[in-house]
Amino acid sequence: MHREADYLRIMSNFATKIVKWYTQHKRVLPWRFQETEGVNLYKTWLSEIMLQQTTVPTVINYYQAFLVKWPTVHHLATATEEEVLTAWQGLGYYSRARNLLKCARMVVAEFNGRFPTTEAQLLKLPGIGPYTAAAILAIGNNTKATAVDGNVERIMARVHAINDPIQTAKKRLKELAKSHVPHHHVSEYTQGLMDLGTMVCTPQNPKCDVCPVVAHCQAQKEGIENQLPIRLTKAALPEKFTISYLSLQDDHILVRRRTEGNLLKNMIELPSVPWGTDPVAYNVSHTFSHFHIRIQCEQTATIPAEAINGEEFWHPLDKLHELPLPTMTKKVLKFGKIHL
DNA sequence: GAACCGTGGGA
DNA sequence: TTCCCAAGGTT
Repeated sequence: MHREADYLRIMSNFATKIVKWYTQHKRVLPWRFQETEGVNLYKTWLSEIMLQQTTVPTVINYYQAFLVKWPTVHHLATATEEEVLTAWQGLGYYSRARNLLKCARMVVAEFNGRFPTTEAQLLKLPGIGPYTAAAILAIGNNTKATAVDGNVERIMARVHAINDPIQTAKKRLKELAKSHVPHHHVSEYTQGLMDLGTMVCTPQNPKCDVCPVVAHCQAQKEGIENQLPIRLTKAALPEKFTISYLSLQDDHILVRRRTEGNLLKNMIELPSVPWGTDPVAYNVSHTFSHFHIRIQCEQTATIPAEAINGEEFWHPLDKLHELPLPTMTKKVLKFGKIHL
């Protein structure tokens, strides 16, 4: 009986096919190093933070702009949160930007500007969780680690025909992912899985006809690849309502910083009444991760007291671009025909 | 463990 | 328009 040996050979084949496919179809991305560049965990870290829940096309411009502005972790550590949030505006999930700065300062203060190279140390840094810690080591340092993101979960669920909802199967999916990680070419393998998930093993209508590991895929064998992974359907997003006031005076605009709570924390908005459930006749609409905000934008010189919270300040109209403006605020400004 | 935390693109 | 979803982490 050679069952164990066969198992190892099959697992090895899987990784070998992923690495081969990756090298043949490798996309040029700004955070993918050339052979001559060497290891730069700052760049790997920056790209991985930006790529959390965010697509490659969206990230590319932000990534390059950040590197121009802050070429090293030492440069970034000297930035202000205001500067980092402004550079991050439009990317979303702004706690990433706030943690990015905290992390840069910790790496400089505690590690002399060199990112640690163990998962345990990386996990202690703000904004770095299980996926990112493993990804930094695997992709950036070619260290054997198991980076499990949505792509990897989907690929494992299909290859092994996991019928349980993805939320309840996470532990099993991570074990399966770990069993496939090769001892060599870990970086290429890890990036290859990401690319496979993005370009071939897509959420809908996976392109099994061009998949390098279709021979390993149990879901494809059973013809259920398009039904996996199982996702629980979520309820429709609730609505919240507010009235925002656009007030101009002497080429200045009245704005305010959001200091309460974590939503758009330390970002800029217009003076507004507290967000509630009473519908308004809205002219601007925006969707956050867990609710819609419907905004009635009014252009006025007199703002009701309930729309003022003490964080307001007048700001020059021609310097709005220096403020960290979330998309919600930009939509309201656009409605008021105020261009940045 | 479940809720919170953005945004833009594609179907 | 609406819904889905993407290289997750924190609380």
